[in-house]
Amino acid sequence: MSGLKTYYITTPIYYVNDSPHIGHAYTTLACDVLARFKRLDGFDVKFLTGTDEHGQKVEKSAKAAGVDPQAFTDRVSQNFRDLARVMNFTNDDFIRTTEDRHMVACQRLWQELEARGHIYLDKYSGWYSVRDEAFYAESELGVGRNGEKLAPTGAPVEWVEEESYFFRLSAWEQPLLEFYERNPDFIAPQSRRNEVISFVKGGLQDLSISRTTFDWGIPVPGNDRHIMYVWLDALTNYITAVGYPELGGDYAKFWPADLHMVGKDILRFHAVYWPAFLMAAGLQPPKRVFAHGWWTNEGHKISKSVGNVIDPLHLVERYGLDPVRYFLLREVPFGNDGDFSHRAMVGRLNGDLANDYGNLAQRVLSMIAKNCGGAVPQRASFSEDDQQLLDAAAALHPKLGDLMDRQQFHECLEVLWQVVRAANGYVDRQGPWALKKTDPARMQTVLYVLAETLRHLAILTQPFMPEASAMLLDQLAVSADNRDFAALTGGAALVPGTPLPQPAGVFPRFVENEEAAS
RNA sequence: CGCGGGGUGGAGCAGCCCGGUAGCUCGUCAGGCUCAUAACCUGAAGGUCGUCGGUUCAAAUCCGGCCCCCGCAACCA
Repeated sequence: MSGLKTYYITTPIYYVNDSPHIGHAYTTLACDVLARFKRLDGFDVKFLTGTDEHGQKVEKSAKAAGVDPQAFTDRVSQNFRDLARVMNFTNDDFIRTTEDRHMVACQRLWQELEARGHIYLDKYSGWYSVRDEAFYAESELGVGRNGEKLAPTGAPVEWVEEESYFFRLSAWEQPLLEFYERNPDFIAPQSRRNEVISFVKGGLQDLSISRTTFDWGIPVPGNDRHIMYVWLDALTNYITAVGYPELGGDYAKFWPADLHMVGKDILRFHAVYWPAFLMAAGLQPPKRVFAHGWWTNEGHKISKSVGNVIDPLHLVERYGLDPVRYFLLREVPFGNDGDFSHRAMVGRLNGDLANDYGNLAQRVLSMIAKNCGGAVPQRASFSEDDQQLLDAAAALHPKLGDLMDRQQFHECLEVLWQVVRAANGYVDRQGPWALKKTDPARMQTVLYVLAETLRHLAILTQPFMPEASAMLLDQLAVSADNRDFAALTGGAALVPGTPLPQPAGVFPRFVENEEAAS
């Protein structure tokens, strides 16, 4: 359908040399929630994730594993697809940088940059760390035990002199600053934006964008002794996936991307290099880049060498998928760093999900099952108290839409829970168990108001907790075509007398002993 | 003096731009309810808002000094 609102959102492509960890799951989860929200809100959504498969480290790992790089990446790329399946991510595409479509896009972008005079050939020399895949300035280096030079990361470095193509990044300092100025929402959160601007103001040097010391990459057009710099290769994935170099079709429909979601560590590539590459090639920069924070594990910095990396698959196994999805986006203001702890996780699961939301559903649905003949209750006219709760539920959608556009997931959940708490308070005030004896018709109306409030909550929690929300909607006998946000305002309210299935708990409490015993 | 963010009841945060009863979630304590997943609801205790000084009738809020924590300074969600 033409004229439909579109929404294009991307995760970074993940470096296949890593195993999926909580950071990957977190980034993609945030995108998944946004993608689901936008779909329910009537947008035509493209949600992209994938894997970054080139580079010297991959080449070395493959060699160590005794397989060729393509076979190696075929294998490890699958880990990220598995993660997406387990986490219930709804990406519409999964791009791999070793695909033909991507090579075509990268080479074409290169040619475009070259034709427009933004690329030149020169020599690069400096201290290079293979492990870090980075050059370091002399001043950055430390000295190791045997007097050898070491990168700030502790990695060994070697003096390298190689022919290299350069991108005239220095020419983009002013255009970038003007771009940031004209698009104040381009980089979020604000503090990150300030960092980027101050970095660019500090001056930009031309960027080495090719390598000759290894082969596992995309050949530079017209000079296949060179392969492209991994970041030029990687960033291009965002336009490959919408069909570049073809400028019609999906490209016309989805580009520029609405949002690149990234970790704070790779903000610079997305907020400086990427828009510079695109502007140089005569293409539009993306609309927004959001840099989220990092997780610690029980208060400690996560690192592979310490061995406290969090495997999202284990979390899901231990706490359940939807509780993990909920926790990651509720516990920490999105953009800030946060801490993952068992205690906090269980607190959210039992407090917010089981006690507040799950128990609200359970008490309402079981009263309906027992006292309303297992059907949606009859409703009479609404009191002021009834109307207030219904109004609060109806006000959620516009509020959430605004918060979602600013990626304020934790606020979204807080706002939803305000209604959950209001509904629990309403139950106590109205006391339907007492009305059962004194005024059964009024009891029905009260339970109807609650069921209708639950319907709103369940529809709106779908992006965050798709499975649990679906269970709730099933229990309210909401049909599949009445679960998008249009059903919140239209004539899709629950119809009294509609038969309901037997209720069942949606969020079981997490019991410590049970786990220890099993 | 490289740039930036922050220090608010036991924990985590909001409020600060646009001075005027210090708010929320968790935890603690007391009460209520008994429909519900030992859940829910109500109330209370607990803070000289990092520190010193200034402006003002009035400062968490504006200004200045100092102390401490964290990010950025071309590797990593």
